Amino acid sequence: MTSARTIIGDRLREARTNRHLDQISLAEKIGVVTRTLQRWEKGEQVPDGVALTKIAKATGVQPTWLLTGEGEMYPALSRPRNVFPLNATTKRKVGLVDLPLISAVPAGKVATMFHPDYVDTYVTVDDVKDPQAFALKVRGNSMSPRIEDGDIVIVSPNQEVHSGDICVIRVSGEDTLKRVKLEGMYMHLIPLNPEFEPVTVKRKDVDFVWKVVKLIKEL
Amino acid sequence: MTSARTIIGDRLREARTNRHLDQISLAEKIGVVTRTLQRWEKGEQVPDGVALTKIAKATGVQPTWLLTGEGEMYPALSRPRNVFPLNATTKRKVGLVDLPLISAVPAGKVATMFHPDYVDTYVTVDDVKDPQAFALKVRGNSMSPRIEDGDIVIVSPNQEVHSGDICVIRVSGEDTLKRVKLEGMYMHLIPLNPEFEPVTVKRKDVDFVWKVVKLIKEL
DNA sequence: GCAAGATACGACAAAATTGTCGTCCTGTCA
DNA sequence: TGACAGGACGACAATTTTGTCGTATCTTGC
Repeated sequence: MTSARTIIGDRLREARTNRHLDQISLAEKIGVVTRTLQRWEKGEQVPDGVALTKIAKATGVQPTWLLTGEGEMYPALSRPRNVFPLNATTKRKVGLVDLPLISAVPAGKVATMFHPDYVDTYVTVDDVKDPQAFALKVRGNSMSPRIEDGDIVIVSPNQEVHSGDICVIRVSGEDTLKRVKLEGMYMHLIPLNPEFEPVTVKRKDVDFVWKVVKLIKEL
Repeated sequence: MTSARTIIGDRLREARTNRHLDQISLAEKIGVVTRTLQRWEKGEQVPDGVALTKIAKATGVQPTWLLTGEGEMYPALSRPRNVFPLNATTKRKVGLVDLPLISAVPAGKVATMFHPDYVDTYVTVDDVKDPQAFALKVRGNSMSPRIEDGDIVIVSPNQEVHSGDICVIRVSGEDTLKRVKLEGMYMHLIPLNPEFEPVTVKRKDVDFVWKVVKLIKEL
């Protein structure tokens, strides 16, 4: 457009920070450089329709909200209200972050994970540094008794994985939660539950291995 | 954006034609030239966020739908389905058009009239040539018995007004439906209902005079 | 047929956006 | 204290979008 400064930028920033994405990650998802994202957030320049669509997809917000500020920020599902709400600065001091709780690791690309279809709600935790971290609800009993169906694990996909770590693994289309043991070109997936047998897979067949850094049990 | 051709253009065109706007009118509302609008509709180029917001406002569609094709095209209120739906070409041949039914002439600028807030539904009529035409539900009884409360009039704002025409008139903030009689710098507003008195106003005090070309009574 | 209205589109210049590169600043953490 | 991540921003070139102008096509009404 010729001129007309808007506040789309403020909402864009809000959408990004809500997803715990830094400028680099979001810019990559959208396919622009960070400098461009900065100019959008500052309101110096205006993204076009294609970029806006990608922003909405990557952050999970509604295009209508992004453009106009009207309507729901997120479709259908809404963020739970904190009983004692803390502002962002306070949380930073205390070390708290809100992580999206994914109901299931989606079958498709990892990039689609934060699509609101998969986001149930948010979990507030402390001491998680990875900006890509998220929460996941556990299904199945292969890790009981320590980790049981319905528990919530915090996944930190940017952490390096070592033998002995408990991880979320996707191998040949299946997602599982196991203790991993690395051995050359093989990876052993070891359930904690003795009723289940360990499995050995080739490392090259593994789509991803994400380290679990925290476990939350609702009692 | 760098590339990525989209089909935003198709939806843009649909949004425009649904409102019976030609490229010139919509381009003016948005503040661009028609050539630009053509390139958007063709998908040759992509409007930016500011333009998209204006498009959504001018056509009354939801930005989310415009950008992604998902969600409702129009908020809340939806178009009634034809029992025997006709496609656009067929309607053209038969001379039918769908006109937005405005529940009330809004207080503000005329440009805001097709905002979905004011659009109840659509009325299919024949033989209306004015692309700016729309339908209006009548309030009040000053024109009874011929035109009564609840009737629908088809307004053709681009038609020239002559003495004796029945028109929708806005004068000093009030909208009325009357037979007009032009006399020099004055305009007489004559109710059909003899219980009401004619009013005379100065033509320069009149905000608009729109000719009523059709009357629909629901029985 | 002819004129008018609406749409379509090529070509070129003007304007806006984006990429690239470099620098700077501010917290955090070891 | 130094190193580093994340963010901010200026400058200039590359790219994309927009405005402007001219022309062409198609339909409709007279």
